[in-house]
Amino acid sequence: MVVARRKMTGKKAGPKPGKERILNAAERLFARHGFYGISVRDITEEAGVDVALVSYHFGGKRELFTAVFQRRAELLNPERLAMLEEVRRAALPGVPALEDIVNAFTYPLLERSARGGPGWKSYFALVAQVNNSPEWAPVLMTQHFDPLVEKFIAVLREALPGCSAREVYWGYQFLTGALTLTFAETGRIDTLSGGLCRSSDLDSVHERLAPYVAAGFRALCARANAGETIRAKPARAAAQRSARRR
Amino acid sequence: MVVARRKMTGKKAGPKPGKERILNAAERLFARHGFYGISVRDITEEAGVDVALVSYHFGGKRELFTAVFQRRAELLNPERLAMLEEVRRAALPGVPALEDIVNAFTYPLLERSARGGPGWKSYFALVAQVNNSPEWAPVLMTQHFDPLVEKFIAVLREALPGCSAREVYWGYQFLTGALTLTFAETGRIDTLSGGLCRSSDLDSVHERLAPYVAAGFRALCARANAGETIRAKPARAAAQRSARRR
DNA sequence: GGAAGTATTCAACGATCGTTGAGGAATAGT
DNA sequence: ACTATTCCTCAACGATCGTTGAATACTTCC
Repeated sequence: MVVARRKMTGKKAGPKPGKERILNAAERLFARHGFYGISVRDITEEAGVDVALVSYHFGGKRELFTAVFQRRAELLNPERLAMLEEVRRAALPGVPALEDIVNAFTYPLLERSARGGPGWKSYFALVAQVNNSPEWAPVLMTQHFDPLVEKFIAVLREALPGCSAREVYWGYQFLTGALTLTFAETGRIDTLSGGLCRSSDLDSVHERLAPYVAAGFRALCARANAGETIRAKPARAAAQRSARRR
Repeated sequence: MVVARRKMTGKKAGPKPGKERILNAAERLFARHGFYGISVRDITEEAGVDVALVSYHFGGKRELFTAVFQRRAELLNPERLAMLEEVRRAALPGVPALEDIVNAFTYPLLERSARGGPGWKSYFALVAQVNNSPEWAPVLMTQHFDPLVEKFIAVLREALPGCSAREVYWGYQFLTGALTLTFAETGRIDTLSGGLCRSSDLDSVHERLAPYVAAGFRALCARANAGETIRAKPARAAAQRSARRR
């Protein structure tokens, strides 16, 4: 009997080795229900392998989770870095436009989530949940994405001369928030807009996110610089009135 | 012996009735570790009450979760709606500024998260996780916040005459993403900025979010209207340049 | 002060959790 | 052909999960 390398156990089987099948199943299920919302049996059943294989291949459930998270991060970050460098080089001897920097940050992600297959889509939904989790973000996001983010922020600062670092960091935080909610694809904007917008329409997001964020950055810098020259309003006033024209 | 209304069982006890103690404990723990990451025993131990009280008061763990979610939503939304109406009325016979609309949307939330006590802080961290969860957002967010959001979007459309509804919806999505990531307070911007910015500094967010988002809205409308009159390539150029790589 | 109703305790249920160890099957090296 | 190694199956462990029913304590009402 040389007919099949893998023994058929009645469950759905595939050509890939068990380790990768587990990673794919875990990716899909963790993205939907989170780390604690999925059992290792859920994963191994979907993957069509035995329960014990999770401990064998990864050491445990927690290690599987981090393996899922870093698998595609390692593929992603070199490309994003290369795109940043290219944008930077193309603008020499000047500095790149804000839109192009933001685009280099978001495009490799949006493109893969849109057309990279269901695995990539699940992955970014997982990143969205991790990024908004006080439990996981400080470990996973910081570890796998912060080195890259620092490089992007450095270039953003070049493109925003005379703008304080604080404004750039806050502007980046707003960018990440908008981006990760997009990745979550909860379908909320679909019902809200009555079908006019679709969460899965990442091309629409790609067209709009860069101009939106770039304009936001410029507004932050303008506000900060204006408040620096004329120290009229202590910025507390805006909270209290909150009404009336600008 | 009339010394104490509540029988002391050795655990930490408080003056409040058990139902509210459970809600507060659940709020804090769910916000940190999510629905599945916390057991009812974790909650009742922190609350200092018996395990069975969760089923008795709420019917089950799931119902407790939704009760936690909607408790403060009911307090929040009337105030936000009132603030929206006030902004609208103060601008008559014109339309309110974008900054003021965004402020009415975010201020009641940011203010309570900053100075409303630890309960409110936990609550918004919970909302942040729910909003980015494909499992929970379609049920909880839609149910408790969408009626209010529709009213805000209607006013936003008034303040953006000549802007298509699609642009307003996408702009709102980016706003919500930035806002919810702020509520998560994962501390990521703290380490990223080397302590220059702090996740817990919601006053800084409050100063910056409205100008950022308002500028983003205007950029979206300008882009859409420009693309309508001259069907040129400006938004495509960035994507095309990106596609050349790989 | 007794009855009614609400709030809480206690012990325990079956189900599911993540992990483990012993062993079988396929593969590669020599 | 024998051995070593890798990959996987099977059965089972103790722990923890959410929930429940019966019994107890407290409050309220008459």
